[in-house]
Amino acid sequence: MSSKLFVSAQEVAERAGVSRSAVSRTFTPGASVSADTRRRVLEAAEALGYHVNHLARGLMRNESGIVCLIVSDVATPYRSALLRELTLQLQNAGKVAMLINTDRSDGSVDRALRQAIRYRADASVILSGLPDKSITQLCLRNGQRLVLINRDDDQPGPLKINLDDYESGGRIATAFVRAGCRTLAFANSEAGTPSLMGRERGFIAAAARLGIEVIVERYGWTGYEAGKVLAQRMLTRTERPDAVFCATDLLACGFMDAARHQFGISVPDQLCIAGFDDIEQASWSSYDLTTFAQPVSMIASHAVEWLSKAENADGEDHSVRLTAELIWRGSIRGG
Amino acid sequence: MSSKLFVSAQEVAERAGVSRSAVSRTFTPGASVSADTRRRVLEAAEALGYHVNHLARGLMRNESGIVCLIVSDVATPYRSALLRELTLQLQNAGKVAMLINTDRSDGSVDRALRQAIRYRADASVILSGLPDKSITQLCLRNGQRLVLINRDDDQPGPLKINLDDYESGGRIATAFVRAGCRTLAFANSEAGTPSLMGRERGFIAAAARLGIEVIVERYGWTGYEAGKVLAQRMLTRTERPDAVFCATDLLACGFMDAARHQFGISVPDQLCIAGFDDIEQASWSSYDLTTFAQPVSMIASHAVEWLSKAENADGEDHSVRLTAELIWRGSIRGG
DNA sequence: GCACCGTTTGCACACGCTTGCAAAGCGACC
DNA sequence: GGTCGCTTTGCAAGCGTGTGCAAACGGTGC
Repeated sequence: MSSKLFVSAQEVAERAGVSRSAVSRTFTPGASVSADTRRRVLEAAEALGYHVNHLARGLMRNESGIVCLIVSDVATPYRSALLRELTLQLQNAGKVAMLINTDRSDGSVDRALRQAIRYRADASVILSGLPDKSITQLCLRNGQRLVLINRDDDQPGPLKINLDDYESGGRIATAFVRAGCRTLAFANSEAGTPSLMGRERGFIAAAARLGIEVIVERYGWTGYEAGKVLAQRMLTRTERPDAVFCATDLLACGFMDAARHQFGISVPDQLCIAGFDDIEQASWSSYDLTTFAQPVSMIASHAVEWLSKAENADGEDHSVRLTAELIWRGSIRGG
Repeated sequence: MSSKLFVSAQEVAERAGVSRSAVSRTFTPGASVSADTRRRVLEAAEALGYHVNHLARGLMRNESGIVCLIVSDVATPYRSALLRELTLQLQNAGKVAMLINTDRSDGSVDRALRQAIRYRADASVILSGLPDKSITQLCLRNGQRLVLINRDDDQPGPLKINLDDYESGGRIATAFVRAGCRTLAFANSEAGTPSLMGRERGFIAAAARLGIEVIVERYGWTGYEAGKVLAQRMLTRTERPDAVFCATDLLACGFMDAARHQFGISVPDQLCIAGFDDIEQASWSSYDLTTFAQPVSMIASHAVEWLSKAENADGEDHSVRLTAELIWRGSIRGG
């Protein structure tokens, strides 16, 4: 639609007095070009403002350099931190990120993957939601790499990166008991994600081993407001908990704010709180929240390394388990 | 490199017993295909798992459907909120977002724009940094649309979306004075962005009209930690301010935390605080921060509308000024 | 001069798609 | 039946690039 079109390799070739192939080879690392023609081509390209057309290149090479990031709740602290790390490391690996937001409308992960196929993305990274088996099969059949982060799926083919949610739940339970807490609670959302449920189950199991039954509540979406509601529900019980593990830092922040400002409860003296994710706000002095840090950078590097690998070792089951690091702060007594 | 290639329109055509053009037309809205062939093509496509190759389509149409979002500090609350809105609205407009992260290494905005050109992006939206004039000219010459958000540049050609930073600064100054404050301060970062400086100048000017000289400090990058440092600097002065306007909510949160937890100052009784952006944390009850809401959704819709417009009215100067809405909360006395 | 070898270069085809153009099909009307 | 008009269809020419292949080149060693 533009009056002036982009400048093509042909024009550069004419100006440099060489063939079009020479231009192409100049911009293809490892191709055979003499130093002299290379220089002349580069000069002409610079003068004309030439840039290789990656659409055409991708068409030829059958490799676009595009990696699709499929994600909902982009504006959430944890998600955006992961997004940051992924884009950065992808760029370092010479790839470029295509961002597909799957907020609103369910089943849109499938739609997103279709979009990834249309743009012939070399790979897709799924940070949220779970795709239908048929569509992932379609992706894999077309040679598209797939990475599932914290999705805990059992489909063979994609790389699956997960955390030790269950064990983390256990660790925090013993930490609570060691801090002298006796009435343990778990605050969860209704999302029912495998990672969230893993934390819950691990926490309950470890408490059971210590002879403690855990109060569990689930409400709403995994955000600040839900944390407040959960606090209202749990702190008005006759047997009020003196320690609560929130499935997420956002929940924990909401819970803590409600406990302090609506119930006048002091943290950690009367109530110990722990969260998960280690979002930036967890370190803010208003919260000073003990939590588990997701190894965001390591997650990203595993993902990027896998999807840049030339060899597609089909058939094997690729799955990575990383451990979340317990960040000890002031929301639990006796650090 | 994959053993099996993607399925092409040719294969669909053969299976459906029609020509390749028929397949192409079936997937081109508004093209002339009979209902019968259309049905047969769709059936064959579904069976084979065919998806139009947007790289090839973009090559032909000279219109990729890709929009580049160039942004640093992706994990920041305000930026990620804007990102969320942009991706969502772009998708609704039938575009797809390519995310380029310009953290680390300066001048990378230019590199990002080059990347946008390589992928023949229809447009680029710049959320941070400022590109060199030569490179924006190159983009415009190639028919690539450009949107600058809060960059306050004077280059003709791109759409420039800005806020009434200066006026907002003025409004908050009078609000402080009306609340009985007498010693006004402005906490800024050293970034020196036009929007940040606009708020500062507007605040100072309005205070001057009321006969008040403003204490100004600038430090570091526009984040929580910088806010803490600024508090340390300002609250140890002999003439301690009783109202501070922070250029950003993140600064304000840090400032408030330091004021309360390190200096034992009560907000808003002894110190009124205001911020800018209305990030989610501003509404959290630990902060309850009076601030200006950026009209994120409107910013995004202006950007998307402009870059989907068919007509490229060259020569005209396109610039939009939006007003930030004052969100009145508890960090200023007497709301 | 000639055979040999390694490097550089150009030709031409392929990638998967869109689209102008003309031919074909189909009714309807005189 | 012939003419006109409209819709549908296939052909083929591109879009900008990568790359195999063979020819051209340039330098050795005899």
